[in-house]
Amino acid sequence: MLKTPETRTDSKTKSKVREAAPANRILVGDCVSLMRDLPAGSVDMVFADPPYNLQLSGDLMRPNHTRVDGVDEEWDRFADFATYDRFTRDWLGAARHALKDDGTLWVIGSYHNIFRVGAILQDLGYWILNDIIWRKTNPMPNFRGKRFTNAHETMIWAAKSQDAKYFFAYEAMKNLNEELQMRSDWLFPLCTGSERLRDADGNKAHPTQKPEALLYRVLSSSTRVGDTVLDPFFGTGTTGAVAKRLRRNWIGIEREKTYAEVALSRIGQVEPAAEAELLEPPTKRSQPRVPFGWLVERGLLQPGTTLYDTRRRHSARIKADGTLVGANHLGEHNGSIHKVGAAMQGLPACNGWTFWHYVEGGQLAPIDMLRQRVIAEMH
Amino acid sequence: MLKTPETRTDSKTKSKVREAAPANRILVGDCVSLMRDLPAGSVDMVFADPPYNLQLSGDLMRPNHTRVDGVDEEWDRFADFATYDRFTRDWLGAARHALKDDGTLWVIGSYHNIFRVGAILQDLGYWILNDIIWRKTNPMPNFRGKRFTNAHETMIWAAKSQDAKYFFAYEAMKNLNEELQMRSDWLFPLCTGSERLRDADGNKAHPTQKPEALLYRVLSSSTRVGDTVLDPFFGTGTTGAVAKRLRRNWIGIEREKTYAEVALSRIGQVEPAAEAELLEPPTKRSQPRVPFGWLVERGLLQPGTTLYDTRRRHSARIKADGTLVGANHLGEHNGSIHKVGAAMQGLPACNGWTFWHYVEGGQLAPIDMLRQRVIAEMH
DNA sequence: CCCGTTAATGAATCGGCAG
DNA sequence: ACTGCCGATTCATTAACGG
Repeated sequence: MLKTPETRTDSKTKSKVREAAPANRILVGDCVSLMRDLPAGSVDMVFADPPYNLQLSGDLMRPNHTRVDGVDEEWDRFADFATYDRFTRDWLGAARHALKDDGTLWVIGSYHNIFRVGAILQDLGYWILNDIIWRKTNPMPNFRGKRFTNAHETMIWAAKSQDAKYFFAYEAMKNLNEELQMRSDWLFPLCTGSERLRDADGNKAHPTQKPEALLYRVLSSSTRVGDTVLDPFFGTGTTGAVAKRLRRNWIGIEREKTYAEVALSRIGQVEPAAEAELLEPPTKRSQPRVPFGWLVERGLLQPGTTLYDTRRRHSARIKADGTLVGANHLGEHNGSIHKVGAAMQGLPACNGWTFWHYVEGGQLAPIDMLRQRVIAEMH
Repeated sequence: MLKTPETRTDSKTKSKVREAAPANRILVGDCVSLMRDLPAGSVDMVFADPPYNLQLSGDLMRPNHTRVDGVDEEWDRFADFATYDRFTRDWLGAARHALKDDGTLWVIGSYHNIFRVGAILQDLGYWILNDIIWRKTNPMPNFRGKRFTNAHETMIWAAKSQDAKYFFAYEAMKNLNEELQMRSDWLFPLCTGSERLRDADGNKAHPTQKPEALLYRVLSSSTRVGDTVLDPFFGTGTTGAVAKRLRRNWIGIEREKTYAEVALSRIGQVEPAAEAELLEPPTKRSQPRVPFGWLVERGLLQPGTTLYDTRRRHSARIKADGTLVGANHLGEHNGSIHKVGAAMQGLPACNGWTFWHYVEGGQLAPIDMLRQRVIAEMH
């Protein structure tokens, strides 16, 4: 086991008492057995960049590299895919063991292997959340002019099961995209230039090093500060480097000791980003719940005050218990800000916080402004 | 069997003497048995848009409480993955029978089904040439904010075997793309507006009608004038309409008679293009949009870095999600580079790209310089 | 007829918590 | 496990409407 300088074994303080995974380490060896040795349900996310179909790289071809003719060919082909499928089932199963029930899995691949990976992970019970396209700004051209330029790779993002409560940093993703929802197609350049790790002779340290920007978006979309990320095909440690930068814990598994050594030295040079609060913008959903009645209790709104919608088409009065009463052609409506807002509009539901407004200096202001004031006082 | 006005049974003049498929017809019925009944090796290309097996459960409501009109047809319901896989193996096998040895297969799908389709077609001996991403300019948003906006669909383009001599219109594709090799990611809008077929009540004639532009590129990339294209899930006949326009022969198979009737009438109105017009003029590329967050992801700016205006009267710090945080006498401001720039100056609006500067070698440089660098990478 | 505003809609696997 | 309620959530485009 290789250790980083800043080795930590922070016992995570989550609700369930579980054994923590050994964080910020590289484990050298076979990822299937090493993942099975990790405590069950101990990591928040798995990012995997598995080898492509070995049939293509020749590893699964016959030793003499001959191709079989005729009837035998189909069997041979089946055998190759079957071997790759078995390998895929094994590591996806082991990852499932290490992954928390509410954790998520990312896998990246190309058309050579991604269809097999996707089908198998569905068979194992993973629930696909998105497939994400990494569009390359600078792909390798198709030199022979026989196909379209293969200008993308595919990632699958999946939860452990259909009803898992996975984490998605919706607001952070939206902020990264200038207030528009982040889409399933991402544009990044290949890993080249100074980011690309090379040995003393100038040769690539690893043939398929991924760009850090890609991992930056993956990790910030689906993990929180302090979470643990497991990468079973660690290579030269892009996942670990970005995890450290974003103040996530990481576990890398790598079979080749040479890669692991490069990765360890690389990660040692990474500086974690500025203060944690810069990394974790408060999401609306994680804010404390403030019932409307609290505003009345605190005197921010008086019983008897009239509330309006933005166009003053609807109005309702505040009762002392924090409910509203309003009337339209359908009759009188009593209840929560949400229920009355919905009833007045004839809709099945309504967010009363943004629908109802109070009058301040002749202007209408949403009652949500008052809630924000209360939330600010709670810190 | 439904017949078009211009019914033809041109005996194809290819090298091998083979029975020709009955072209420019819609066959109503089960595609598996009908494809098996076609002469073996009689079609040049298969384009298939099979059911996606969406597995939708309850209703999805938009934020304004209207209901999303999703796919709820009987033909998209399968008991489980095994049933869907059996169905997929059956139709892919039958298509293989009808397809010429040097013909190619196209299948379109989403993450719900495309991994299973891809794995099965590999198992059957098809050889994947490309996976093609249809990027949608106007996808439906993710209304609940729980995932990335699903903004693309995937097509697989495959030859019948590894050593097949398939056809690829390399030059035509390059011409369509301003003299650059055509890439594997294609950008098209959804089929809406006047192109979308509707019944007398204004309802969609088919829930999943594909845009003609998509088929235009598919057909011109991998068929020649006079070739025969088979679509086993014909629906309302987009494949037939574009094939006729491009002077290709077509065979449609459709189970629902209603769809077939709509398709036949639609195709009857199509005028074949003049020989000279068979290639569309290059489409103009629009200037790419680069959100500020991309600079942070790509490491051009670090979280925690301070930005200034030209005179250093204002400053703000970068957060990991690409927003800024700054403070003045009015309080703290959070948000996009534009929003915070405006708030710091007390102005209604501000172009953050030119307002904010970063420090490089003691000098201030506008962040727009970094954006230009990213745009340059995108061509 | 033009312009500004409002409404409609697209292959969608789209809660969470208290009680 | 089930029920009920709180309350969070949308982009690009076209068509319809209103003045």
